[in-house]
Amino acid sequence: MPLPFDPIDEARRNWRSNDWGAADPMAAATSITRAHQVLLHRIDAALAPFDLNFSRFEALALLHFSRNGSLPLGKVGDRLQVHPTSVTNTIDRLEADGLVRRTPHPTDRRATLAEITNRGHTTVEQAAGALADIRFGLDGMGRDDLSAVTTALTGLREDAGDF
Amino acid sequence: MPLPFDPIDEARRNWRSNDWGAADPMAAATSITRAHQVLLHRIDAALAPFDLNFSRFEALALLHFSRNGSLPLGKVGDRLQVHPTSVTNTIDRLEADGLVRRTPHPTDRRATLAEITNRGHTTVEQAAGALADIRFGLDGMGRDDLSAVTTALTGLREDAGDF
DNA sequence: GGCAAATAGTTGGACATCCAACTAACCTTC
DNA sequence: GAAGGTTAGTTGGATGTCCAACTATTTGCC
Repeated sequence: MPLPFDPIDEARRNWRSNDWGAADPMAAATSITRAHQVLLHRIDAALAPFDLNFSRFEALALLHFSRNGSLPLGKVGDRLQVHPTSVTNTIDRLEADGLVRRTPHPTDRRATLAEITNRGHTTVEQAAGALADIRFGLDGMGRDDLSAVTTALTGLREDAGDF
Repeated sequence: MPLPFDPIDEARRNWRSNDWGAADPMAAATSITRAHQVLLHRIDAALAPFDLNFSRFEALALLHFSRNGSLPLGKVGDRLQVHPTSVTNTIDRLEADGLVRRTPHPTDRRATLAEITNRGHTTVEQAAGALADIRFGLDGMGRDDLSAVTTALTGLREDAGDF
């Protein structure tokens, strides 16, 4: 099943020999894409028993750590960097499962708060344990690799305007 | 618009102070997820003028570099690590745009070859140039960051059984 | 030779994401 | 205090991915 060669190395050789340019960026971008694919698959599998996916887990963890256990939907989108429509969808699912509750904003009647329920708190704790158990799907990488990746990607996130 | 702090650093602090465990893997996985999101957006934007997305570009490049300019659909899926149904969809779009042509496999009547057309060759060359122009969306990362990421992620890809 | 098991590809359905457009509420300005 | 612009959230439509099930062919085995 595994290929007898590293497909990204092979692609880089092809780009170089055809003078397509940016062979190293191509290799890095492709590596990130593939890594994301692997991680998402492993993480979603670990979260499936809780009826969560990574997006819903992230939203739930954000509310869990928030001061009042609630945030306006817009703030959730800002922090998770997802589209307002995705927030609606995510909170819909969490609410249907009883992990979150929609509440009117006390002063701004346009806004809606997502408030984590008791079941939400216990579920997110268990789910976090499941993710810790699989090291967030990062098997195959050592401690030094982890920090190298996180550090090297910080510039990209900053360039994208995250913070 | 940008947050006044690094959201991933913040999340790591929360994980640590709540003893959730695996805070560093969490930070790495979240960084990869966010980086992928940024890259995909930038790359797709650069490819939009050619009516390509990253998946279709990858498939086209694979055929471009292949020995005969054609491969069975299954091989395409193996190399790009995508589901057979996604291959069908991807080749459908490429074929509709005249960049690829379906051809019967010469010896195995179950199989179908995807064969790149002349227009496919010229389009993929132009698209590759557009991606090189934006350094595959990796602005914000230096040369050393690129190689650090690619190297650090190799173990993960190997662990996932890629090669 | 012939039948079971494996393989190649497609279809239909579920799900997640984004965009455009919309409603409702707020805020600014005169 | 009313008009115009902005902001919060939802809906409907398009896209892309995966899974389950299906057809057609090939391969393995007796």
